[in-house]
Formats: sequence, C-alpha cells, structure tokens
Amino acid sequence: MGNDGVQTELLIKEKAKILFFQKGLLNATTQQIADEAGVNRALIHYYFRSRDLMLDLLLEETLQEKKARTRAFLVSDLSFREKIARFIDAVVDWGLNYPYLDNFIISETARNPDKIKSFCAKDNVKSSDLIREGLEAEIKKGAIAPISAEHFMVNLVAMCNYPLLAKSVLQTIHGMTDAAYQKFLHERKNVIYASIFNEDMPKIYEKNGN
Amino acid sequence: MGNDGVQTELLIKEKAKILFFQKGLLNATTQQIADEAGVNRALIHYYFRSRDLMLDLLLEETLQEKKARTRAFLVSDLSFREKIARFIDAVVDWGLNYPYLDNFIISETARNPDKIKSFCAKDNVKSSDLIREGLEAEIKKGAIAPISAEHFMVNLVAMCNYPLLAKSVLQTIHGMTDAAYQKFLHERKNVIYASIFNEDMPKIYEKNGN
DNA sequence: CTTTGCGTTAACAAAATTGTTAAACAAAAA
DNA sequence: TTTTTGTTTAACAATTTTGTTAACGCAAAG
Repeated sequence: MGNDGVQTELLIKEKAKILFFQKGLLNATTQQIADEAGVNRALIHYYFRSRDLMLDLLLEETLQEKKARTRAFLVSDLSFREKIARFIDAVVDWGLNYPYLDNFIISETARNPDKIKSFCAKDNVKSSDLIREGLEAEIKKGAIAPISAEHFMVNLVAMCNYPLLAKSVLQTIHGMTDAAYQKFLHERKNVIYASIFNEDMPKIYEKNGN
Repeated sequence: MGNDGVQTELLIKEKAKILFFQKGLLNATTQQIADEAGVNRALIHYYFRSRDLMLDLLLEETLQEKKARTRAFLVSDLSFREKIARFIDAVVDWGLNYPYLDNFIISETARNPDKIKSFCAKDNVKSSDLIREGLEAEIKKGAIAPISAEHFMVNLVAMCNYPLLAKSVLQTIHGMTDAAYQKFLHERKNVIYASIFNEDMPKIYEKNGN
C-alpha cells in the first residue's frame, strides 16, 4: 500500500486544530487546511467526507480532551481548594494552547444551536453540581461570601477563559508583547485563586510561572 | 427622488447589527443582510461599497456607542464603588442587546490583527488607568485584597462579558430557558459587585432585575 | 512478475458569494 | 410636461469554495 493513512489523517486533524483553535481562523477553507498540512485538498474529503463532518469530529475530540484535562479535577477526591487550584491551572494552561476554542464553539452554536445540544447531552452532570458541596462548606466557614454554585462556576470559568479568548484585543489595548501577555496569563492563575480565597495559591500549582 | 436613502442606509445597518451582534451570525452573507432588511442586495454595495467596508463601519459605530454607554462611568466623578456599580450595570445591559459583539471582534481580530489596532489607537487611555487610583484606595482601606489595576479590570470585564458571549453554551449546559437565563444575567450584576466588595450592590442599579 | 487495494493527485463540476452595470423608477425641479 | 437626480432592481460577470471522479503510484499479497 501507498503511505500510512492513519498518520495523514492525524496530521490533517492536528493542523486543522491549529488553524481553528490556536490561530482563531474560524473560516479556514479546506484549501488553507490542506496547505497547512502540506497535503492535497482532496484528502480532506477522502478522510472526513466533508468540511462540516471534519469540524464535528475536531470539536468532539477537542472538547473531550479539554474535559479530561480540566473537569477531571472537579470530580476527584481532592480538597475543595485543591480542586479549584488545579482546575484554574489546567484551564489556563489548556487555553494557552487553544485560546480560540471557546470562540469557535460560540460561533458554531450561533450558526447551529442544535449541535451544541448533542455535545452537552453526553455529560448530564453540570460542573456546578460537582463543586456545590465544597463551596457551601467554605461559605459556612465564612471563607467565601454567599454565592450560588452556578454563579461561582461562571465567575471562575469567566476569569480563566475570557483573557484567553480576548487575547488579541486585550494585548492590543494594554500594548503588551506576546511574552508580556504570556506572563500576564500565568500571573492570573494566582490572581484568580486569590480573588476567590483571599490568599495566595499554593506554589505547587504555579509550575509554568514566569 | 425615489425613496429616502438615509432611512434605507440606517435600516440596513440596523438589521446587519442584529445579524452580527445579536444573533451571532459572524459569516452572514450580503444576501442574508439584504433579506433581513427586506431590500435588494445591490443596495448594500450602493451604500457601503463592499461588505468589508460595511463591517468596518458597523464595528466603528457600535464600539463607539458601547464605549459611550459603559466606559463613560469610569471617567465620571462618581465614587469608586458607584463607578463600578454603574459600569457593571451598563456592560451587562449592553450585552443583553449585543451579546456577540465581543465574539465578533475577537474573530475579526484573528483574521486581521491590524484592524483592531486602528480602533484602539483612538483611545489611548487604558480603562485600567481610569480606576487605578480608586482601586488602590480601597486596597489601602483593606476593603479589596491587593490586585493590580489590569487584573482587576480583566476580572471585572470577564465576569460581565463571558456569560453574555457564551450565552447559548451556558444556557444549554445548565438547561435554562431564555427567561431563566435573562434572570440569571440580571442576578449577576449583584453577584459580580458582591464578589468584589463583599456587600450587596446598591438597589438603585438593579433597575432591570426580575 | 502480476495483481490487488489503499493512498494520493490533478482535473473537473457545481454551488455560493461578492461585486458591477445598465435599465427602471419615482419624485422634485425646471 | 419634461428633465433631472437619487434610489432601486434584475441580470450578469468574476471569484471563491466545496465536493467528485478518474487516473496514477506504490507497496504488499498472491
């Protein structure tokens, strides 16, 4: 047989993810993807049938991986504060690789609201349910001001994700170099943790700090 | 003369803004815009020359309006807490109308990084500079834990904007109806204020609460 | 060596989208 | 009424993009 098909398929997916989720090119054409991967455009149809099907697959895979890397900490048997610390760490680190993933999902969802529903249908456990117990304990202790689990999670995810999403905008507004923005994002891990618990994040989790 | 050209131009802009910033259809075609406005597609070229030029104009106008409605409070001579309260109120209210504006800017910026620079070049005063003094006073009082003005602003904007951006996703995850999500967003005004100052937002600003 | 089958490619076809233009139209001005 | 001017429309042209197909290549199996 000719070449190894599996490798080519992986290559195309890899490069497509870079275009969509890393570079934020929401409307990357099949030609652009093929160029990025250095293969003939027809191969995209050979392996994925159509551009849309490839997008579905990429989203499916990538969301699965993100969930495994981030949400996993919330279902662990770590202490509440450790859960949150590791979650922040993981979400920011993940976002440094694929800053535009959320942006992509949001746009796709606007275009086709039903698509996101099928993705969400798979995990019917809301992340807010995973931290409710621990959160309420902290509230009872007086360590955190009263807040619902839903609002708490939205605050948390918002503070982690927004600066990743809006990277290019914030970077321009604040006149930061790429390096400065990277540093800013790593600082944020501690800032977010501190804004919740009013104390510094355990040093262990600042592994990528600059 | 035929019809009133100014009115038609306004109509097209209005409907285009709805498609782009309200419905989140980032790639709305000139045909879709024309349909939405109930006019012939050629009129879009008659009034705006090209799709791209229309986009630039829409962004320019809309960002200008948003700035006037939100950032204005930060430059006022209100007290720090009042500034923040009104800012939160204005940003969330604005976002209820145009939830996808940020999403749109982010995508456009990824496609053409220089475009956003020209927009930002106009107001060279960073919003973080506008609140630094007041923030530092609160920190000195011990009312807010130490945090840089940049991180404080990013946290604030993130908590306000992210749930608007991610509306369709969060709504699906949490299984909320449109009405429930609206209520959730209005609740957030107080939640955000409380998470910063550890006290309820003055009732005055919860004008649209449910 | 020949055959078989997957992987790859170039060329083609079809659809969607943008931009242009000349003609039609409607109302005010002459 | 006729002219003029700005607006609107349908038809056309050009470009972009997706999807298909038939031929080619190459390595393993027979």
